[in-house]
Amino acid sequence: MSLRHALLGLLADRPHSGWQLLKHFEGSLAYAWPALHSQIYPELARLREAGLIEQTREGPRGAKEYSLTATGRDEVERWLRYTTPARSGRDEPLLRVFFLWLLRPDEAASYLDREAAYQRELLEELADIATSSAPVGAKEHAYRLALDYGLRVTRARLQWAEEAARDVRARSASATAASDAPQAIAAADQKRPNPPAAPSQASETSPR
Amino acid sequence: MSLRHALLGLLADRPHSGWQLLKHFEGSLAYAWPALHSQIYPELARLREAGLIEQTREGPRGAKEYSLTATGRDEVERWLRYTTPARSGRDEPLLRVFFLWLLRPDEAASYLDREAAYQRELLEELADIATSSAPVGAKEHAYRLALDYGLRVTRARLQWAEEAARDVRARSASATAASDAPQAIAAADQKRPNPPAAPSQASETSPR
DNA sequence: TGATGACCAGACAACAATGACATGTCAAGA
DNA sequence: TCTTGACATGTCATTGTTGTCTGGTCATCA
Repeated sequence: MSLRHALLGLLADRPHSGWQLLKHFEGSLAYAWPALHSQIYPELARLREAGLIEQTREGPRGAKEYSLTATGRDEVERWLRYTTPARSGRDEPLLRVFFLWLLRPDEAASYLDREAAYQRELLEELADIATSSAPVGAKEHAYRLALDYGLRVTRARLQWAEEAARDVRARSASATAASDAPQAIAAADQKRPNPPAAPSQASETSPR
Repeated sequence: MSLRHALLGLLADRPHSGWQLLKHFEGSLAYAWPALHSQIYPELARLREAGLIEQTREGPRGAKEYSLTATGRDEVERWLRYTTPARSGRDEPLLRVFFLWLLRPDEAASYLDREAAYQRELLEELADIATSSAPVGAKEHAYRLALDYGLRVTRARLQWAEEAARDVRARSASATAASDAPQAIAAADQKRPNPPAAPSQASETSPR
């Protein structure tokens, strides 16, 4: 469970209230491990019961300030030193690529365009952050490393999407030139060429 | 729910038994959306009840062959055309980077070395797949795009990890040169410099 | 004074994912 | 004949995650 250790890691820096911790998860940590308050509060309670953290103060609005205990500190370090990170490899945009052949080439290309647009926006967002912060201590340096990671991976994804869109369009064009049929490379059975009506701006899954 | 649509997407190609579908999730799809049989079988039952798929044949060992219905086909296409992919952004290796400052620089650098080693291995694995397959139809082309994505992103991660490790070591060296203290850039409080004993080869989270 | 909005903490229902348990078929080779 | 291993399908308990609902505090501003 990574949320547990993320919480401990944040508390290793300095004491935080649940709400302050939440803000971290809405900020920079959202890129690495998003979490809602409905997950954070119960987890803090469990952490407390396990003796890894303790409530050190009571703030203004019933805010509870938690600090790391010695056991908690040991646990974060143990986590970082001796355990291997899990790689879920769960990537919905990539999953869709496997099924892009179900669409007409122009539709597939436009999916890739949208993907490129998203990565472009994200890249700008990260670049903005990069210009506004300067590393001084070890903590800031770690944040900078994380940011660099985001920058590099996002650039890679963007370049891929742009190239993939070009590629799909090129294939489509050459196939059209080679045969009579207008869209011969799409799905094997072309019995249902007209798409069903688009539902009113469905997103179904969180956009962003 | 992406598993649902991944299943429909696979069945859009040709009929499959639950077992055959499982094999896809253990193969190429594992990079994009891993799933266990304990998730797949119940989902197939739900899909069937919803009329998106139907059982078309009974195979040798009680194997059930499912095919996509017209409704199911509409649903995959709707998914691909009109919905936006979710970006969970859940990345444990990255999460750890945020807390690397809790370790001594040499420990942090060795974490990054391990990360680089992993990406290097993955890169080789993907490169192997790339040499052994050749795109012909639209489906193979889509697979090739997915592979390209993996190649690019993995290379980006590898380069990042290598550079980050160098960076951490460089910082550590320059800091040591500038001051008397041997490891001055590590955690703010150096009260507990000796790490707790390593538990017997703990992995805690799935390695690989 | 009253309303708004940010701050703060929690409960709860619904669903997704994991890992273990359980059961059985069939082919190949010892 | 027996054993092994791949094929094949399911259930179940537990845990993780999401989204929603509830309830309260405190400062600011109209």
